[in-house]
Amino acid sequence: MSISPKHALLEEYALVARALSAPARLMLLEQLAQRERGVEALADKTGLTIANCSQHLQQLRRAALVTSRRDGKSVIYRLTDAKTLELMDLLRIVAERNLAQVERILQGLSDGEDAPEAVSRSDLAARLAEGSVTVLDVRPADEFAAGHIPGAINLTLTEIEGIVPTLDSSTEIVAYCRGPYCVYAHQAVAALRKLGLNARRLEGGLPEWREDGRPVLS
Amino acid sequence: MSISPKHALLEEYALVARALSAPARLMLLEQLAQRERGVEALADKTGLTIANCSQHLQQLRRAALVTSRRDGKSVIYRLTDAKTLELMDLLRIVAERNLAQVERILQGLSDGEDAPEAVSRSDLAARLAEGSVTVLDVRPADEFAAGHIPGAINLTLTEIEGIVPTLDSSTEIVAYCRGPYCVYAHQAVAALRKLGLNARRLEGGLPEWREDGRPVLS
DNA sequence: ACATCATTCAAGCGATAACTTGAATTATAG
DNA sequence: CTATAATTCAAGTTATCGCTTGAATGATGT
Repeated sequence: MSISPKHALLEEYALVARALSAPARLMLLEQLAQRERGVEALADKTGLTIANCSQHLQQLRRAALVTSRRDGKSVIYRLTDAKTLELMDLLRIVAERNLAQVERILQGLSDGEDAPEAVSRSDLAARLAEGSVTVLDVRPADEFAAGHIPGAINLTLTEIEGIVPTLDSSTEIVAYCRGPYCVYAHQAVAALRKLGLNARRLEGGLPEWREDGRPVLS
Repeated sequence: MSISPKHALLEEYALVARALSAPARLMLLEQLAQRERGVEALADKTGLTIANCSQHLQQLRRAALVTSRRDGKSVIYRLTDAKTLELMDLLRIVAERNLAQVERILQGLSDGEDAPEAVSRSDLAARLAEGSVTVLDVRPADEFAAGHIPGAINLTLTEIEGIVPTLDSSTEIVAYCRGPYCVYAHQAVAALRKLGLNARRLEGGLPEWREDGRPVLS
């Protein structure tokens, strides 16, 4: 028996929490929730230097939140399993349930106007089946190409204004992005509503949609 | 709109994770999962100095994992809601699913022998109803007095050997303690099995039992 | 076997966190 | 209103974390 088993156990639990306690690592996990990637691609996407990115990834691996394998010259990282995603989600839920600060930040995105309720994934699936909705994918083109909700239109935030006149203003728009950590969809909905369109946000993002076992086109 | 809403949001999520990233604060949360308490009682139970304890509690409050109220001269802290408990549980599940380290620590407790599966709460409830089980509460007497599973016997680890001869060796023993962070039940089961008794551990602890809406006697 | 290139290691710096000690608050109780 | 007692704040020390820079590793593929 070790000197203090109780303390050693707590230390292990704390290690997992500490791995989630840096914004840079949450960004990396958000990227990895989209799809597995190599170190350089992750560094690119997050704006971290390669060495720094590698160190963060090793901390995530030490906490067993991600795993790695070699593919040719690159080391590919990915989330260990769905539990990692669950943990990220619960972290977000607790933060949003509890912190007035978070609400103020999200409020700021929509310029003080209250954001409407998010659309649930089952609702969106039903309305997709009857064709009564336009789906907007507000992610970079490469992530869209790697997989998206069938029928979705891929637009960056800056392209939105240009496309608005071509949209049927009576059909509701549902926007989604990378997931709950991502603010693109929030911003898109705010922009569309300011232009007088009926827009709402999908609950979660593509990783959650995929995790539900719903169809993904690539 | 703030300078970088995305980064600000991630910072908030990271704050919650950081609050869970120190063993001392996990100890405090484990105590608070038992029942609400004042600063001095918590400092006593965890072995922290009062000032240090107060500072940790304020970090937990900043992350909105706990709330406080004044009662007479004392400030009483308690978990904000069940989500806090859920988050602690998921943290533990991920750590135990993933970290070989954790298994080795728990293995060490039972001196290399594989620990048997934990008993689920619904199983224990059913077997309590038919009286085919002895329930052991391995927590300090004051926590036992504040609430326990009906019919449970309260014993400290050191008292276990003395009581063994009085037990019916054909009836299975189920031991529980504060919860998944707590190793008392693990140690009790290991000790009992070494003495040749048929003992297993309850899944989770009293907080989880109570959260299930099952009867608690005090 | 060797050259290549992505990744990882190592050292250094500035910033932040944990813990201790001692003083300042703050709400109650007399 | 003042005294009291619990809690919180503040300052100082040590340790750890995040990031940068530059060198080392190690598997691949020629």
